[in-house]
Amino acid sequence: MDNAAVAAVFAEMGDLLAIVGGDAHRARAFRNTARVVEGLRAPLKDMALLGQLTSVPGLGAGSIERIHQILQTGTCPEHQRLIARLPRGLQALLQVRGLGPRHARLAWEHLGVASVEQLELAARSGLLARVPGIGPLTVERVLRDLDGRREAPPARLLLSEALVVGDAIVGWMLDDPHTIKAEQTGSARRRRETVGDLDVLVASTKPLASSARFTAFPGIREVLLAGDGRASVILDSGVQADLRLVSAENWGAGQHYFTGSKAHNIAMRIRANAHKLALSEMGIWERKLRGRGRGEENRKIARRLSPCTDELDVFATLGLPFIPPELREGDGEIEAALAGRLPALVEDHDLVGEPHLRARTATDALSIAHALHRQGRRWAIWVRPAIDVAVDDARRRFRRDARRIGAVTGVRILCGVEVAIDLEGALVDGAGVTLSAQVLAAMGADVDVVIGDATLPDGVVLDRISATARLLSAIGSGRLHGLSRVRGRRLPHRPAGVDVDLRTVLLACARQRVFVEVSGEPDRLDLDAPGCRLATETGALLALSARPADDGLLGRGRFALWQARRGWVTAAATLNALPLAHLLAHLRLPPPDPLADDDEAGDDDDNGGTSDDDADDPLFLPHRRLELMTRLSAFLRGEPDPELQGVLLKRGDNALLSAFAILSGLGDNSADDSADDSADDEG
DNA sequence: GCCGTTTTCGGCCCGACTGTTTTCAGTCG
Repeated sequence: MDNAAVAAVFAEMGDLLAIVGGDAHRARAFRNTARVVEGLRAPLKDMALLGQLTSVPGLGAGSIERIHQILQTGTCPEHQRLIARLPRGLQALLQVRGLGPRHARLAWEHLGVASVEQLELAARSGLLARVPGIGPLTVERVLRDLDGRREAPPARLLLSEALVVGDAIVGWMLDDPHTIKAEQTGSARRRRETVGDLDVLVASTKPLASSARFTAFPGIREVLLAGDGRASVILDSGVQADLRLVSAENWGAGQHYFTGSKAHNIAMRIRANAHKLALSEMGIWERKLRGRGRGEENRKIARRLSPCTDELDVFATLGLPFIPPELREGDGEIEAALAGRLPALVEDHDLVGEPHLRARTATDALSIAHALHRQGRRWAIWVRPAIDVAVDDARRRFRRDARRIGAVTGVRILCGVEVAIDLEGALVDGAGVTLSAQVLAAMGADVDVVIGDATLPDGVVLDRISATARLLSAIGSGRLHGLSRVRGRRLPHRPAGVDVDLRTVLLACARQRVFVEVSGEPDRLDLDAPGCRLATETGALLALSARPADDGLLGRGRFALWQARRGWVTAAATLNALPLAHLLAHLRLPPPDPLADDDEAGDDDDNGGTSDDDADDPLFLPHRRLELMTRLSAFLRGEPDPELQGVLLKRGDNALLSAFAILSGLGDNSADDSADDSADDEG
């Protein structure tokens, strides 16, 4: 049994106990245990064997004993007792919105309802509404939820999608005169890779009017509730959106509360509690009364320590440093903050390189390199498929283009080649042909970086051991510098991806100095955040990759960055943060040599990119060649040069393209490396 | 069942909204 299966047993015990009406605290403790077990980063059976479970916060003697029983038999006596008392299908009723454990028990006791199908039957027949304690409005709500599921099953949005919709709602609220501030919070602010609900926080001068404004957002299927403190709606897409209203004075408290996660909030409130304080979205108050729903009463007699206008106030009042939203998962971040062990998370300004620039043509690579330069990147690995650079000539052109783009943009371009990995772990080209040692050696001599793409062919399933052995074999070949798409995940439907022994794979990567890519593609984000955290523990370097490509989505870099931050990654664990000299050393390449580019240029047997037509313009006279190169470079970097621009426009309608064509010596009409290869190649 | 700035007992996060049990409990985030 794996961790998830053990967690499921505890979750079921918690649900069934709640339905039975047992001790609510005990039920919550079981659910909490399920959450703790699910969040463990090592296999439970290993930890049990090594006696490591006693040191896990949240696991007591009772849970540990049950874990041993469940690992051996798949169940435990308490679990057996509960499923003997209640039909197991009852647990599924809790998934119905508006139906909690109490109503589930009533439906079962009075009508024998034990499944969602039976619940629907009871609701439609009118029987459910006659159960004491269940009214017609509850029945209506249950039916609405069931109908809604049929129309559009509950969807999880990709983070990229959630940010777009969230921005639209925030914009809609900011257009309202009563809005002082508005921001998307919740799991989108924590940069979770997928988002279930959209959460928007608004500071308002007139809460009820703001609530009405929110429920008038275009594209709402259903309004669940609308008060002066909050409102909830279901969008046409089936996604729920929640509005939370606070005063401007309580902005920071509201921001902290509504960013979550739930587990983090509970841990923070328990900490407040220990200091005789009550933390909520109303700020931090002295705690005078105990019991459920006493907050308002409490606030009448208690003293407010801080309204928490800024989120920092929340942490400071509880004696904590600021905890970045990406870390707020209730996964040890508060303990780490208290111990001063909070990691200095990698930031955008730490990143000086882009490890995976994808472009088929030099023109595309050039424009991407410019954009990277504007983002502060000083090196990039231009990665091309093995099949594109299979022949020697192609690799020479590749290298030459890379050097020229580097000279023009100020971004050092390393030549990378991407190879696939077959089922046995051998390196193959895109067509599945094994790359012989000879070919790999020739390739290795010509390109700087070889990256193995771990993606499995569609439909192929490997067991954990085979999948791990496959990657270890590829890493052990000594030919790889990097490994990408380790898990082959696809979001939102296959978040787990291939089952591999990630710790072993990452340890091998650390030993062989193979960096591991974190892809910024919003539907991959491979490695996942726990994988990133494991990488920092094993010492494997992570390459945060925007994979800027023909579709030009440089912004994807932030997705990789966020993912790494969620994995507690520091700049020290990041390949992108290495200055060029350190990167070259890491890759065992010679140090940067500024003269190398000139030598290379001299080898070219062309005329410096000028054509016969150029003789018409004095700029193209041989003695002005250096000046021309300098001005072209500056122009390509974005500096205005009207005279040069006029000359360039005489050669074609795209001045930038012409400038690059001259600089790279590719001729008049095209910088596309496929068009002019024969004419241009090495004279 | 877990835990300790309340430490081997006694408490367990907080507040809003809603529905139905006319004073509070259930559900949710």
